[in-house]
Amino acid sequence: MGYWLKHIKKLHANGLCPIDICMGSARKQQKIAEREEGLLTQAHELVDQVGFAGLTIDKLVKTATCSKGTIYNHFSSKEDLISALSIRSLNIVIDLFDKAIQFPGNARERALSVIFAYQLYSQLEPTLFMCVMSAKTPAVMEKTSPERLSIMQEKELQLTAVCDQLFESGINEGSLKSEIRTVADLTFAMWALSFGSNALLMNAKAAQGIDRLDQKNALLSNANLMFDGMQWQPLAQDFDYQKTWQRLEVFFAEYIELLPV
Amino acid sequence: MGYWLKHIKKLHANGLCPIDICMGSARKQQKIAEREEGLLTQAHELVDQVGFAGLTIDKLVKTATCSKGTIYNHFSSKEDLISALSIRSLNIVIDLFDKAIQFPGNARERALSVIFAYQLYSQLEPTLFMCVMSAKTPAVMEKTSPERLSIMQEKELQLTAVCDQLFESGINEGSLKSEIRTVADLTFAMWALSFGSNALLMNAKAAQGIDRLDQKNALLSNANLMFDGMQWQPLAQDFDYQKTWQRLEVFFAEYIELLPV
DNA sequence: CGTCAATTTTGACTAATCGTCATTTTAGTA
DNA sequence: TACTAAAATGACGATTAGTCAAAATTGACG
Repeated sequence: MGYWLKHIKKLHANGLCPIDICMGSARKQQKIAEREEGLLTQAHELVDQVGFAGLTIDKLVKTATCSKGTIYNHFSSKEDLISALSIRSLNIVIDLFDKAIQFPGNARERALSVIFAYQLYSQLEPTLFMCVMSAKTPAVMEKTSPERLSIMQEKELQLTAVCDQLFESGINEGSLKSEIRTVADLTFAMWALSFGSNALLMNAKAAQGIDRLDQKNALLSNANLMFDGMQWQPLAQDFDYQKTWQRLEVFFAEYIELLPV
Repeated sequence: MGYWLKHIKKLHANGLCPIDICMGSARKQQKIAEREEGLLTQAHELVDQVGFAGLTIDKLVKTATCSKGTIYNHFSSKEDLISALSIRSLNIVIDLFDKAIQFPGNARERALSVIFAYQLYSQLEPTLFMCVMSAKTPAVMEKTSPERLSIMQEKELQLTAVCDQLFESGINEGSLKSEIRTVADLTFAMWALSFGSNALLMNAKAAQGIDRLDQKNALLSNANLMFDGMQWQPLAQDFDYQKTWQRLEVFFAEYIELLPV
């Protein structure tokens, strides 16, 4: 692999602008970074067209303006490409979370906002959501480059940090007791519930097995169960979180408009 | 594909004995069914040896006593084989759940028993657990035969039925109110939490990212949060579920012995 | 501006793997 | 034993992943 690519691709996946690092070949690096973005976009479109099973590097080469060898300069394998898409996916979630925590309301409402954002993302970008599911699969992980694996881990840390922050603000606010469980435990619970709910919903949608569920409110319902279990004030019986959920639809209106009908 | 195989493999995957259906070629069918079991076992071992990414049909042929064509009579693709392993996996879970609901205790304790069993299984059979994760992945689903897909769906229904039953017995027992949420909603919440927790734990173990968590008690902790949120009596503050968790280790002792140290 | 070394791109090539199917073998039946 | 339906075989064609020697590009420097 080329000298610069080794560095650039990691920098870029992190969202850094390589120009800052070395002025010498700034333009070249920029071009390379842009190409990687383009390749990822094309790969995304390709998956939408032919499915994950139908994704091949040769097909990607056909749509791309560069050659196969160059693609392999960016991604060490097909699975590495999936992981790169997963990282792009995580970046989107991070952006959404950044917006979510700015929702005006008490700490528990802001936590709900994050859960709302996560569901929103899973519906806005089903393919990318599937990418992060796939990237958690051993067959993909085993063939993902170590650099990308560690980037993914770092991104996930960023996401859990947001949750940590929420619970801490709940504790500071006085609405949440910190005696029984650590913040890390609470974050794990919230994360597991969100991930599990969205994964199952996504899958159930494909299998037509969720007639028994009110999908739109499943996440709100689950979140209320969990936060009530944490004794996070105000409890669902004392507060209209349904209304919060509706306010969230307004708060995220610009994204909701993009949802497929 | 051979005439009988078409029927047999579905019957067998369902756990039915083909002998019941037609006496004519009973022995032949039995042999075919046994071979499928053998192939699955060998595939499982192969994955343990070379990883999911290294699993190939050719390697399976080498360890098997039959030819490639015969393997393709059983499994329409490599992905179909993964799904077949996933079904085997689900059968194990079903057996464990059958035992779990016999745990002596109140309804909430029995629900805890099911969650315990699920975690036990994810630790006892990490490879098979990964199979069901992989089988939920689009790349695998897209290449799985429709017959097997519907079997998987059916198996999952069986599992949710166990949860439904638990919540209903809680309602009958009087420890759980049924006004706010349907049993289906509660089952979904419990299922999402269990699946999400185990999936994340499994992944985190690989990524060494759970130093911040007491892994052994994470599931108990999460379950308590959720069941408390359901107002399922007795609440965690009024009952020593830690003790129940320990009793469960005794109840499942024969399986726990098998856990890797 | 031309030269040169360092870097990147290219796509033909190899190796590996999937999945098929014409042929052979087996099992059951009369 | 002869006959037939079903199943097993493995050589084969097709597809795909991933490589690498050679060509092209870049940018630095005299």
